[in-house]
Amino acid sequence: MVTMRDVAKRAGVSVATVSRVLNDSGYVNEDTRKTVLAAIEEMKFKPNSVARSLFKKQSKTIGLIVPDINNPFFPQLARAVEDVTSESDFTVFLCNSDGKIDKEIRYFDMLQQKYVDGVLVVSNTLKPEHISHYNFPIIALDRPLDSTIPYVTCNNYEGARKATQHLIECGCVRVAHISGPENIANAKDRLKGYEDAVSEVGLYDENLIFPAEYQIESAKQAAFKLLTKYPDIDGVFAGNDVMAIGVIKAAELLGYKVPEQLKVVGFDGIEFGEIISPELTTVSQPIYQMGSTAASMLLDLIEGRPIHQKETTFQVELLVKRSTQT
Amino acid sequence: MVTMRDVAKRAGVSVATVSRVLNDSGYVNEDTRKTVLAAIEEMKFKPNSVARSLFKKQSKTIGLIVPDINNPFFPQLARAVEDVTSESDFTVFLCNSDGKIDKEIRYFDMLQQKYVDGVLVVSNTLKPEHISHYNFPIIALDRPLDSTIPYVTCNNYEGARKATQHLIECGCVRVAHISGPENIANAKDRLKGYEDAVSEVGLYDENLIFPAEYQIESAKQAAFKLLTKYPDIDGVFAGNDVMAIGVIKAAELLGYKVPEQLKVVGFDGIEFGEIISPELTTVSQPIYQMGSTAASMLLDLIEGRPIHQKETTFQVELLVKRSTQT
DNA sequence: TTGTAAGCGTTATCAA
DNA sequence: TTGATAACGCTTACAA
Repeated sequence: MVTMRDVAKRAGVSVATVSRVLNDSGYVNEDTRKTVLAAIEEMKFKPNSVARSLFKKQSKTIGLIVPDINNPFFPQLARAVEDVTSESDFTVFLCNSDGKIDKEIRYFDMLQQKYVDGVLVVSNTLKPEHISHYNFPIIALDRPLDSTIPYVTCNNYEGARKATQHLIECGCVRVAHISGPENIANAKDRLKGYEDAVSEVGLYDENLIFPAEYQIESAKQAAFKLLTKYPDIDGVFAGNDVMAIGVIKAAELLGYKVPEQLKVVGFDGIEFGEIISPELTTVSQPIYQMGSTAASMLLDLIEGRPIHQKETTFQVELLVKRSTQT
Repeated sequence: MVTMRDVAKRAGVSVATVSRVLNDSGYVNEDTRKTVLAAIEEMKFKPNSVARSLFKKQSKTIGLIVPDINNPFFPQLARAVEDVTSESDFTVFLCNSDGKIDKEIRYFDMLQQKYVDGVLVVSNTLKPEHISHYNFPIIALDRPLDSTIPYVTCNNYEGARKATQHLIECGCVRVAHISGPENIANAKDRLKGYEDAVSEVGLYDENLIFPAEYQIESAKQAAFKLLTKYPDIDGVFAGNDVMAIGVIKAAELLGYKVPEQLKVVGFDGIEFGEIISPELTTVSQPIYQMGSTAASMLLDLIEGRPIHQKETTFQVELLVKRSTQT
């Protein structure tokens, strides 16, 4: 590996001078500048970021902790984050926590040891006391952690209301909700939105609420049980798109026609909502934008720029497709 | 930040001793060991990986370069890679190249500067001359780069043959192929597999081959044109699952019933093949296993272990679902 | 069994 | 305008 020392020797100057031309810092004679640049070019010298990090105490690197990159929604987020940060020459460490707090903490520690300049995290479990001692900025994505940690999220409550109201407007009178895991904040907000919407029109029935995981299979089973027990259900608001797919599968299995006999709405607006048949009515979040916004905020924090607002809540949009249209 | 120096002072020893207990290297008296350990614990000392990297010239870090994490298939691969490497305390840099060679090279340079210990890359364009000068092991994933670079892939040719033969066995006599981009090696192999299978039974017709991108929309348009021009097509083998979805959408638009009038087969076995309706018959690759195998090989190479074989080609499996069953 | 000190490849301070 | 040189926090000969 060719180092600054080698370049300096070749150019007949000191390492300090090479460093100066490399960083455009301090005075350097135009001629020697050229000589040095030439040497750098000839030797294909690339400065060693590790050495630089050690000195500067920052690494042009950030961490992105998500529950599972494999879960649709997160790839889009990850892509947005990488797009924005790579623009400023940052690299992204990808970490899958499976939503487990011990893994999250392990990653935080590893990232700190690697001198990351900041971390973006999607977590339900982390509390300020777990992370307040880290000496780099942290932004929560998708799910707020706490009022002290800046976050970017979307209006889950409002989206859930809209989704439920839409079902009601479509004529549904027995509207069920397959809800996401109770310990996930956004699932709670969506549940609340659903509850308020059905209550307002006197359609609330606690039997029609059934919790499941954010996964196809889990939602499918939940929907199967629920539909078997209450065959008069005519609309389902699912905790997210993946769950909505599970609901549709269960409905098919039980011989329901979607949307004729059962209308289904999802949440998230993942790209693959469109590929299922019938296409899924959903509450769409601006996923890419959430990722890019969070990434920009993090860069601002890292580079000491003032940040406009600590909390950003994006509005969601009801996307009506076939799964609710008769 | 607390450093070894601080710990050493607290424990009343030298930094060398602290380093020794930290790395279990060299002799160290049991008592002083305990003292040091206690000090580490009390001060919550975490060694600085950057300093360590600088000295050791390795960083416990690898790079993963994919065209686009957003594209299904890659998240599963990424997850596998992260699972395996994190087991050995490695962290993964995620890089999206969009399949562009200049981005790939930029990432390689950045990764080298960051002292990564190795790189896993999915690329069609990279040639040995682009990467032979990097001083870390490289493994090609999904798409072989060249015989000098170890790779992990699957049997695309055989899979395509099986898929096509399956369509023929289902009674299709006009079997088309919407092929992936010609510059992607696996697309070429799949095309070849298709050609051989149709030729063998005298069903080859070059008009029924239509290239498109590995994307829904592109495949949809291609299929639309092809089906309009040759309405007697009764089977389509698509270049991958995402394309197969596009084909199904085009078919729906044109009023074809799948699978009754038109049978469709995909390739990849992405998780979401199951969510579309009709469920997609596909050639399934062991995606997770390919990722984990490549990651293990890379770790072997990094840690100087002998590697069993430079090339690994996984067998694929035809998964028959609704989209070809009448 | 332990400590001293050189070195990993940079940056930045201070003289020259 | 340039060059020595001391950091950055760690590892590892080598000496003690």
